[in-house]
Amino acid sequence: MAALDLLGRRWSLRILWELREGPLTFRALREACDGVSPTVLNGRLAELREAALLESGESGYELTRTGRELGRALRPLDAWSERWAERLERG
Amino acid sequence: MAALDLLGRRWSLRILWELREGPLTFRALREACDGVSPTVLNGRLAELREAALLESGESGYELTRTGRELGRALRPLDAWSERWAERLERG
DNA sequence: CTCCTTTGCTACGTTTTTGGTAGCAACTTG
DNA sequence: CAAGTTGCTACCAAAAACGTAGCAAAGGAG
Repeated sequence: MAALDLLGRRWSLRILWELREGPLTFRALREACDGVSPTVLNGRLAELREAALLESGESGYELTRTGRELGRALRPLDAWSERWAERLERG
Repeated sequence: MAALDLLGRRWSLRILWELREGPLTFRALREACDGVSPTVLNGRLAELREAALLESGESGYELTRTGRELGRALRPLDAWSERWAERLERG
């Protein structure tokens, strides 16, 4: 339930999503997220860091093992969303 | 990506979650979601209805087929969150 | 060293979203 | 009829997000 609360905040899911393929710097991550305001980005990063989902490493922010596991748990969502998009387009 | 935007709004995931076991009335759904304000709940319901994830039926709000599919896609997240909670507790 | 760039990040004022309470109109029940 | 329940809107206060500017630190180039 706490997970739903954490992930149900704006940009949380998106940030994790953007980091799925590897580390990104603060600024790169910002651009990837449609230019979120640094205030919010920093806030989310703090929360996600506290939740041990990501950490600040050598080459920017990157997912922890737990974070990558979450990414894997989110894969079905990816597949679902594609089917969903198709249906919406057709009406 | 639109999916992340829709689901990354406050209460969206929670609402879908609460409906996973069957229909709930507006007021019951409100209580289930820690007493969200009706303003927000109604807004989310409108969005989710437009996204064809739920609909207002005989015995309250209930998931559509697509909504239930999303619920299934979210199952791994459930399993993950339990492991995650355990780890956080242990430090 | 100085100059320039890039980094992570904070300040701050505006806009948007959410929260909370009250309550209405429609419907059922007795 | 009165009394209860339903979905939902109005209203205002609080919180969150946005957007822009800019700072301090770190690195490289000349």
